[in-house]
Amino acid sequence: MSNLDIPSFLRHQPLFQQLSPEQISALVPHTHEVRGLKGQVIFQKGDPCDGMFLVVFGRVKLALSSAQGNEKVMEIIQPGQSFAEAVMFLGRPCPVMAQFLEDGMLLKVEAEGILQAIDNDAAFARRLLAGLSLRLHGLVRDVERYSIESSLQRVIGYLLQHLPEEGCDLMPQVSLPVNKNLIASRLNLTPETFSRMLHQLIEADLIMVEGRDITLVNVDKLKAFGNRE
Amino acid sequence: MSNLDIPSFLRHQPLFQQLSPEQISALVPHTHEVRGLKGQVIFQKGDPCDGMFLVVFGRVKLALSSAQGNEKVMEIIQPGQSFAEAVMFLGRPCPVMAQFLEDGMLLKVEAEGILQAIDNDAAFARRLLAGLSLRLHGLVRDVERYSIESSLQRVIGYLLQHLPEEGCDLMPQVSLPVNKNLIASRLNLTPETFSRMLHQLIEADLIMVEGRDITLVNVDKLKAFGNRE
DNA sequence: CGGACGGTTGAGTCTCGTCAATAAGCGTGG
DNA sequence: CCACGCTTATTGACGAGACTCAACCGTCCG
Repeated sequence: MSNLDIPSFLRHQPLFQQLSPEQISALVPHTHEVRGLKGQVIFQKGDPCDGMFLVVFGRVKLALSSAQGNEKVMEIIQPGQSFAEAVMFLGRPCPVMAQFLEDGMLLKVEAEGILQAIDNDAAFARRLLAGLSLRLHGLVRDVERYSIESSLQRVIGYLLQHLPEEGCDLMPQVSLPVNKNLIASRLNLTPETFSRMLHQLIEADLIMVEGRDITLVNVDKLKAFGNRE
Repeated sequence: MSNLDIPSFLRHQPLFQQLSPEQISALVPHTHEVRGLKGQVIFQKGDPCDGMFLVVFGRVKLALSSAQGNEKVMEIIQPGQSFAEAVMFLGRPCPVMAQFLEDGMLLKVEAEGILQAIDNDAAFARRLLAGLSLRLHGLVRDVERYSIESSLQRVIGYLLQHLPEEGCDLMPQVSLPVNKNLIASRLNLTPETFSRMLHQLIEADLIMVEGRDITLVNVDKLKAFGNRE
């Protein structure tokens, strides 16, 4: 199990990459590795949380769970992304739980280090603000989805949002990053409904599905399909 | 129509109150009044937006609208609160629309002024970050409500969240800040469903309703009611 | 008075979740 | 190699929760 070069990892994060070497060094004492196995819980809903996390490798899910025990995935965090910044600033209990989806490793940067970096570098503060703003927009989008879109529209929306870069590709393909149960939960659907919606799109000749690979046969028709069906 | 003393208003906002007089003065040239009548739209979903807004008086709603034309209230902004900070940092189109609920007045602070204040005062940046974090938590809470709570639970949750300060009051009263249609939309319910849920709580002797004033007869039972019914 | 608005109530409908059965994929171990 | 258990995915039958549509009522206001 190799040790990570923390300064060089931090330097390559979008959030930190414009900090001076001294500022990075100042961050290091507030940073430590967190390793975990698949399924391991990083923090529970309600836990206090005094730092933010950067994913080095492995994926992490953020989820809510209801009193009835069922669970809803809020976000799937990929390597290179971060989470829990907002909790850190408030010193409040976490509103969600975080769990490793596979064996992985995180860096935890304690609030003190971040606050210090804010004081030393206004540009850092701006990036942090931009990052939070982006997350906020994502949540607004989620609220929009859950409140005014049908399940079919949510599935279509997901597919369109996860198109590969070159938008003008003729028959673009989307690969689900995790299993369908998780995607369904992320879209606030049961696995059954998700399966049925995909099937509906298949029957309309709009997509083709092979395991986790979904080919969009006709992007324009797909965009239009949700609106009147 | 009296003119507002902008510096003194800014100084009394939580966000700005710890800025020095010089910093406040620096903000003033980037600030201007926005007055509007009831129903007037401040910005539409999709509009560019290069500043944040402070509500001086009058209330404002933030809402989404679907392709089918129906509209969903995301937030009701009271005097003293602010909105659109997050859009400002991203320079993206607004994800929601904003509209006066009654005749009112806002202050718009342009992005440039805010960015400048961030550069001059790290504590300001921190407050801004805390403000955004708070909003983020609110949205997480909303997602939770919309995705795993039933309509009855959402109504109960709303009532409990809007209790007056003294928590130990025997029969606390909640006054709806706006009409029931808007509250229903905020809770992602139709007015009909909202009415029915209230009625259900009345029949269970948990609340009493008189117009917009709702008396919580038994807070503890109310908390428990959503879970098994 | 007439109309607009806000709110309530009833009847019918539909979307989506629940429950159950089945199948396919996969690693393990005999 | 196959049997097995486990997870993942699909499909069908059914039911419940919430929306839609419509009628109705009270109040406010011109």
